[in-house]
Amino acid sequence: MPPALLSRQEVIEKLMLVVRRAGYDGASLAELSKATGLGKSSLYHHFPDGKDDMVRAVLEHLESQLRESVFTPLRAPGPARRRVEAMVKTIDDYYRGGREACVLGNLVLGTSRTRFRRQLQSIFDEWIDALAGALVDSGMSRSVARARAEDAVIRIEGALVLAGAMGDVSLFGRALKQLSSDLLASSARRS
Amino acid sequence: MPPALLSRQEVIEKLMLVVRRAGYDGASLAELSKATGLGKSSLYHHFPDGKDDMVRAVLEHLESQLRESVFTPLRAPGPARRRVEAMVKTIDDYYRGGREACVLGNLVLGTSRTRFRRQLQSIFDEWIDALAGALVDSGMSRSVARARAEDAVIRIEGALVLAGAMGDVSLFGRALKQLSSDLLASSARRS
DNA sequence: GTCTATAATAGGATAGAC
DNA sequence: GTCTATCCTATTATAGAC
Repeated sequence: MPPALLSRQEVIEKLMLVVRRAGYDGASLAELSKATGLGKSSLYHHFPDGKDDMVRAVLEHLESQLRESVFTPLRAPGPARRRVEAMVKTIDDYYRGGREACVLGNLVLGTSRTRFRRQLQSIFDEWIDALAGALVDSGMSRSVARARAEDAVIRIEGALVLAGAMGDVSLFGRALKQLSSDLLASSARRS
Repeated sequence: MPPALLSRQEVIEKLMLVVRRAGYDGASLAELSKATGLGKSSLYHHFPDGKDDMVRAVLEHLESQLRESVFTPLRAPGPARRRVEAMVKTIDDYYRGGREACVLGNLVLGTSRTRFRRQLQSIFDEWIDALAGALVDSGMSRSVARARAEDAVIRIEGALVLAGAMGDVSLFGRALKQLSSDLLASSARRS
């Protein structure tokens, strides 16, 4: 889309907005077309396999976005506590305090459950791994860190589901706050 | 569907199986028809508003199922620990150790995000309320109990998303085990 | 209450001009 | 690279016979 229009990245970001709201099954070509400002034929020019290609591109884009804004900062030097808090803040912003649904969650549900598994696995794996690394840096054993990291991602996804179901914004904020404190809690048991 | 066929409840249970696998957007009338053994016209006879009516019925049915197998047992007399453990067991069975998706989660995602909000709210509210009640019985303050109950439901939904994404059955079992122990942990902080 | 048949529409996908 | 036009199939929904 070179002349005077959106760059590929910009197109993919528009596609992502639709996917995160409607999921794979609910995202129609008509809507994807409207969101990007490209005709259906143009979309097929860039994504020959149709919706599947588009969603794959969305996931690739999301992965590099997350790598830049979440995974890499989690692995950077500095106090582990600050890294974890930065992650929570980034997540809160990205999902606008729970008002927006999760691209990943939306692709796990519905008929696309297994269709993008490789990419979904890879993203969740890297997320858990990066977070566990930060927790290890804070002095935790590798196994505790891993369990807590997994639990954290679970709670983020779950909180997005519940916040969406309840239409309750405060719930997401509360869950993230709790998460933040639990993640770095000394060692015994969390409230 | 009286003569020699499925009862209304049985029909609704068949519908629920489709909805829990495909969600609202991914569940076609053709598939719902096949799953119930009823022609499309028959489905419209029983559910004049089409898919919306069917899903509403599914949620009503699920609510009374949950009331019977989860909420009421949570409120029954007896040791709180046993009640909570029974809930976890029931959930584990229902989702076949994380192999099955969640009806509720599936209806929160996709384009049906707000369409069934009242019913979804009501179910989640009652769940959290019943669980918090059991925790209060175990000696917790009302506010701690409420927070833990909310967190528990969040973790169950999140674990179902992650288990689905990863195709990893062990993850769900681990999450439930952790949940079970965290829910009733003394008072300080959880591992 | 169930079926067959059919309508009406939306969805995914392609051809070919520019 | 984009568009208009078109095709085909799936999908929702209804009519009317039994």
